Amino acid sequence: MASERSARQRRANGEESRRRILDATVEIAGERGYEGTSIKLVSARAGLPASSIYWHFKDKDELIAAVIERSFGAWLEAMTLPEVEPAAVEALEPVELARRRARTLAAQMAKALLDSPDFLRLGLMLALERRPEEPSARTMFLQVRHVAHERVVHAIGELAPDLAPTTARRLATYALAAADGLFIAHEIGGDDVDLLDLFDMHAHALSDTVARLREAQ
Amino acid sequence: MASERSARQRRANGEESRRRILDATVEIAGERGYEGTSIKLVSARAGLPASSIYWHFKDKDELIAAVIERSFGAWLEAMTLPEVEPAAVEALEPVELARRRARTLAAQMAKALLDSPDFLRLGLMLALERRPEEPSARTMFLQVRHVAHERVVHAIGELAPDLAPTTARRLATYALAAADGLFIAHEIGGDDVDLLDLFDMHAHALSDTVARLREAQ
DNA sequence: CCCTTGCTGGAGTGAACGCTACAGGACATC
DNA sequence: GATGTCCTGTAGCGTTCACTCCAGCAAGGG
Repeated sequence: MASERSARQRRANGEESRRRILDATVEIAGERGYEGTSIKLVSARAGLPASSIYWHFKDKDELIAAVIERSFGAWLEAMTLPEVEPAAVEALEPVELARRRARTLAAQMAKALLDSPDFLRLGLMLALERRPEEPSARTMFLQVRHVAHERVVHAIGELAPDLAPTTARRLATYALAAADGLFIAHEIGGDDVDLLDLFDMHAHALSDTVARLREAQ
Repeated sequence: MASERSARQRRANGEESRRRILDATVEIAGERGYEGTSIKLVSARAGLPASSIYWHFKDKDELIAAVIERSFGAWLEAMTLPEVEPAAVEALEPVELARRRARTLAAQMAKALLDSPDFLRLGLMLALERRPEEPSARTMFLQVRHVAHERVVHAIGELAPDLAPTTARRLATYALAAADGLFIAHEIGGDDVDLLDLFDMHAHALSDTVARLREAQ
């Protein structure tokens, strides 16, 4: 490129800087975890000095918590059961319709994970850590996860209303946990692991499990 | 306690010290990840000076890799399909027998995880990290995981010999990934999450999936 | 035109980091 | 009891860490 990004920005721009810092942080923290995220690295990738980071955020703890907070909404949105066209409702048996909706939801989640894996990668690293003084980012991620769990419980209640509430909760725990595992498998295996295929298999497995649990009760 | 652990050990004892260092490291690294594991912390928990650590291990990288290496065997052992009493072989249909064996294997894995969670917790943290210079511990864990994956493929081949090889591989990936996820769910949720129950549900889900895949092909 | 506000730039703090150097104690072998 | 090996204990190396201080600059409002 001939035109260097002109000299320096011509006016102080806090909002833009804050965004750049958070972008840099989510990348680095998603690659190296909490301890591995150094202010110097973030500052270098954001193209801003350390003092700017400390102007926007109280300390490292708050910085990483802010990263989780920012992705909160987008992440939960992917966990919402999508509506279905009325034609399908009429054409299919309820059980078959539920399976189809579960598969759609699974595909939606898989795509969200492929799209921005940094958030969950960081979240899971934080969740696995057990240091004496818990980082606020970990607390925050666990809260997000709790809300996600409630959402899955709700989705199961909608797709399989005849399931006992405690059974639905167990199934939701299983569903969410397996999704985490599939994500990790894809992180490890790269493109050798077909995340969409695995999530589809997962949706089927859950539907099969509902059928089995239904018979059992 | 009146009797202080007497003064200091009376003879140099390398093997014992090495074990103490590795014990301390697996605990700390399992709690705080790679970067969070400082030599000073390990030295304090092992009750030995830093120089002893560096006498036994070349550097931090080798130390953490040694932790993974030591747990290698025990971990793979838990992933071995247990034999089954001949009486059961005769009494049950093949499909029902396969389900029972899968449940036994799942219970065995769940118990191994409850028994010593540090290894997998550390391994998963390492696996999620993506720093430019990969720690040898990560490479080593991925190798262990690869062997584990092969074992699951083999177990599926034994329990469901009619499944196409590629299908068996996909299923093995799914099985192992979900197991990781369930472990994490238990790490997060503590005793609110019944790991044995979830693994049993997983064994059923896999058996159901085999049935479905069998029909599909 | 000055003054406040919002943000950047650079220099630097003490503490913690991984790691090393080296003297010396405990034991085995002779 | 001398000698060599194994391991411990102390001190400290250079580097990086999170974080601070403060001068200075571009806008907006008076």
